[in-house]
Amino acid sequence: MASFNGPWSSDLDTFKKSVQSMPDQYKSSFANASKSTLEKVCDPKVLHIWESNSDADGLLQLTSVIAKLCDLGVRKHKGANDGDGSMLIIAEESRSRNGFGRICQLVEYLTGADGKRHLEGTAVVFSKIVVARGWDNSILSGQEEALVKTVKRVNTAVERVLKMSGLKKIVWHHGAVLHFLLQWINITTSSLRSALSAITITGSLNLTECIAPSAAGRANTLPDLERLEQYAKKLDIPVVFLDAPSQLLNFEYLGTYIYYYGYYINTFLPNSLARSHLHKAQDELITFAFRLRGASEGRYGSDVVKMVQKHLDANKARHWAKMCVSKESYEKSKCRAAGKDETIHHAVQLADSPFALLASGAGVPAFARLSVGPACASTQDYYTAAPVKIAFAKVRIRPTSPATFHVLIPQSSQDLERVTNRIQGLMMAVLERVRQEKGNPVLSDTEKGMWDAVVKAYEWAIGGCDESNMPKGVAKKVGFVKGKLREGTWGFALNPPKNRGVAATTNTNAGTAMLEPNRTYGFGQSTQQTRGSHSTYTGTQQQQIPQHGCGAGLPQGLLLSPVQGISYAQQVPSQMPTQGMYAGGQGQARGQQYGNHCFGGGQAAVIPSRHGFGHGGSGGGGHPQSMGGPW
DNA sequence: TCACACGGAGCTATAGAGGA
DNA sequence: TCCTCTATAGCTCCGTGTGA
Repeated sequence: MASFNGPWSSDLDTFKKSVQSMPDQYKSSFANASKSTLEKVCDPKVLHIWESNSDADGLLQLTSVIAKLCDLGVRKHKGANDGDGSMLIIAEESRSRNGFGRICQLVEYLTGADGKRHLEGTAVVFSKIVVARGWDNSILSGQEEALVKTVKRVNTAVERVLKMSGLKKIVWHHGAVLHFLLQWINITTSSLRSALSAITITGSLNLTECIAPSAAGRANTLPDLERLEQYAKKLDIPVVFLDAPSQLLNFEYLGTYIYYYGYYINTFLPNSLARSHLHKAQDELITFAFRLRGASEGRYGSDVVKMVQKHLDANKARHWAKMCVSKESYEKSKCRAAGKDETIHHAVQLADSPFALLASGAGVPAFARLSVGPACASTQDYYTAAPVKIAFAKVRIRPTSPATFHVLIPQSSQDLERVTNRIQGLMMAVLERVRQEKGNPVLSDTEKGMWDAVVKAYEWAIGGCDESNMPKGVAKKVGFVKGKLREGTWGFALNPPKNRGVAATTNTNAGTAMLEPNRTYGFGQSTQQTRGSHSTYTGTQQQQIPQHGCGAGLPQGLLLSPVQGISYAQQVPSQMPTQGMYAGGQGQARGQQYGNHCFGGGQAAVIPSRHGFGHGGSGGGGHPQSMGGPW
């Protein structure tokens, strides 16, 4: 294989251009390096270890892997099956959330297997999927004893899963903070260390505008990165950096990638998990509304808290109202900032689908992992694992071979629209798998009661805002949030108009369907940001929530498996969009190879406009994420 | 023999239900 | 609306069993 060193680049676009203009004699080396690395990080015949922070994007990515490993939707028994694949999930410890418990709940929900506690309760085995307590990535020094204990625990878990599965090699998918991985490589056993065949690092870099760490990756020091390179060189294994913006996964909201996110999140996740995201979103929405009210009246701090306490039903809100009843939330600067476009845009998203990520403003980093792992058979069709040398101190990158580091970038045939469509198609395929076993969401009166309280308090707060005291245009924009509360995905799912549809709350009957909620994502016709498949909601394209998925609108009595459903969609493409489903053969996306079946991925989609949100909504790609400083 | 894993017991915090 | 009670989850401790 010919070795080469390309020119240095200071951003990803320049890097891509230098790759495209690479001399012919080096192209095969470059392609071979990429192919070999992608084969390793997607190898289904090795044990994949996933470090996860248990946020919603991470849980959904894990769901996509579990769906493949356990053949959800088409397996014989809803529970442990002999043919299930193995994997190990290392739950990042955190003071603010019970990540271990959250991941255990997800795996139990999806697999249907009874969890058996081991290692003094720090590891739980669900058939062949094991969840182990990991390390708190906010602790980067000290606590040596606890660190060694965690490494030993992970060693034991890995050894047992390898023994149970008969697998020999490991691919370690790590998060943004390298500390624990480096410690593990350093002090684990030599047999486990030599079992490593590849490493991926997710969300550590943000290469789009300059070669810089992401917000989360700033915890890594230059020596950390150099150590990682040294270790990988010694072990002769590739390290692949995965980050969402580099893969053109630029949108901050899961609603961009998951059709009817506010509805189907309740199928993807058990109620106990979805709740925490719902609570956070409701808390943020109320805070937003009362900040505006406070700014409008020139009242701040505990004055505003009193207003919240008076107008938000305490019985419905006592379990989630935290930020909105804290006087620190209503400092003058914070209240005035509520009128900014990006803040209102965030509120629009929450009002439509009130299931906030636990880490705000970080985008969906875990979705960068959707292109690696055992569920990804077609990664090589869309991505390149570019072999690179990264000069972290000089913030430069260049193509090189042989290389230890790689960055996963879309091939030149891919653009924002195609990538977005493909992820939508993939998530729709995963949803179908889960939905086959779990059915449609069953929403209770508790959710409805909480939402009614949110809507009532919001409407009181906004209704009393004096427009003359607000910046020009803010009142109109805020009106879109109000519209979403009642007519967005969530409001619609809880309270469908009685004369147009059937409530989703209790309905599991496959013979009924709801109409399309208001799906405008912006401030109006000229500034819409769209999500999913529809660029605008004109009121003329009445669509139905795919409450019954592929079966909705199909001949009565015809129950489809996911595969059959997609086949049907491909045969009758003109019908599927009206059912709110993605249609094979339509739109830009090619079928996503998933679970041994080629799903017709992608919708007849108009993707969210990068510039569709005034001077840029944070979720619309118009707000570039902070690039951070150089190392 | 020793280290480690397992499983049960008990404590604490929290959520939810029900009654005053 | 507030208070109390109950159930549950999470966690730690400790006795017992097992394998190197």
